[in-house]
Amino acid sequence: MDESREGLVDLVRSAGLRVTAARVAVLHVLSRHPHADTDTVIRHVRGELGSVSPQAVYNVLAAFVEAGLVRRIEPAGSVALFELRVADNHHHVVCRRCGSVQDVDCAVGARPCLTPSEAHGYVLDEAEVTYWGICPSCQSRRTTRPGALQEHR
Amino acid sequence: MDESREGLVDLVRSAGLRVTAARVAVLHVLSRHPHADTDTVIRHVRGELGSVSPQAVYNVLAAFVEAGLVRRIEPAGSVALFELRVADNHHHVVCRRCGSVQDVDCAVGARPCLTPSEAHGYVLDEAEVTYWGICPSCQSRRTTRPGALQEHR
DNA sequence: CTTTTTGCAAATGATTTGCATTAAC
DNA sequence: GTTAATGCAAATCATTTGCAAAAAG
Repeated sequence: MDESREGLVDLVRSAGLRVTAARVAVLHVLSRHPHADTDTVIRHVRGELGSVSPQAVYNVLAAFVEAGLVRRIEPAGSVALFELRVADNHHHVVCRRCGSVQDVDCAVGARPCLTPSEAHGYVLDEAEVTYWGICPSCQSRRTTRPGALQEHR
Repeated sequence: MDESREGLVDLVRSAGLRVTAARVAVLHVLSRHPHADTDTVIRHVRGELGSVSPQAVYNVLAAFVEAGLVRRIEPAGSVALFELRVADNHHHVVCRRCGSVQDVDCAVGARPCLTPSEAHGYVLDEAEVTYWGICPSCQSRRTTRPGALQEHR
């Protein structure tokens, strides 16, 4: 998962985007943090580059999403999470308590992998599946832990 | 779908909640607007009651969601949509352009209706499926219509 | 009467917008 | 040199919070 710098640079370039330090750093962060929210990305990019404005990160993420390099999901309500879009369309398991997210491979290869009984005339291109439940840590903990989101900061 | 006032009153009471004009009105609105966002609910409740504070509606919706009377979904990103929770676990088709939402019956009766190949130790209780595509209206329209959300206001 | 809801106002927090400066190509 | 990206500040927008007044049981 931890791609080389060069690979990341090529990835940016191949998307038709200019190569900037911020963009490479964001990709690098995402390659190591599967489901990072914006704040996580900002903090880690700062760790790599010294400083970045939140807006730069928002711009970068928006550009990546538009370019199809990154996928934006928001299972746990308010916060948006970002993941490097791998070709396979995988799904997610989300914890109702702490909001942690894990990938789940999709058994079906096709895209969309499921088709509804009645599509109401919509032309579909994707079936997004979110499995809701309680993660192992929260099972052993009885109370809700208020501010515990994402991949174990 | 358009339930009687009495039925709505009973519904509120059966959830162990006090019966207030705002609550009945919200249920009434939801029974006629399958996937209303908060703003839509507020506007329609105002139409019925003359005036309501946004906070009252937020309170009512939160109470209903907690009581299991109403389900909150947020497929199109930022705005939360509310629907009367029918016992069946149905899914949704969402338009990428205008954000319109339609219900899709779930073929499988069980809940969760799908099980992932690998649950990572999570104890699952629900599989939420969102089908993404382009709705009939947006198919015939070529450009994106910027502020056109939900059920055709 | 006691407890829950409402209403009003202010606060929060993620995300967006505008614009001058700087870096890519 | 052009064009696109960054940084900084201010703006937006849905939602939350706090607290007094009003309503439900």
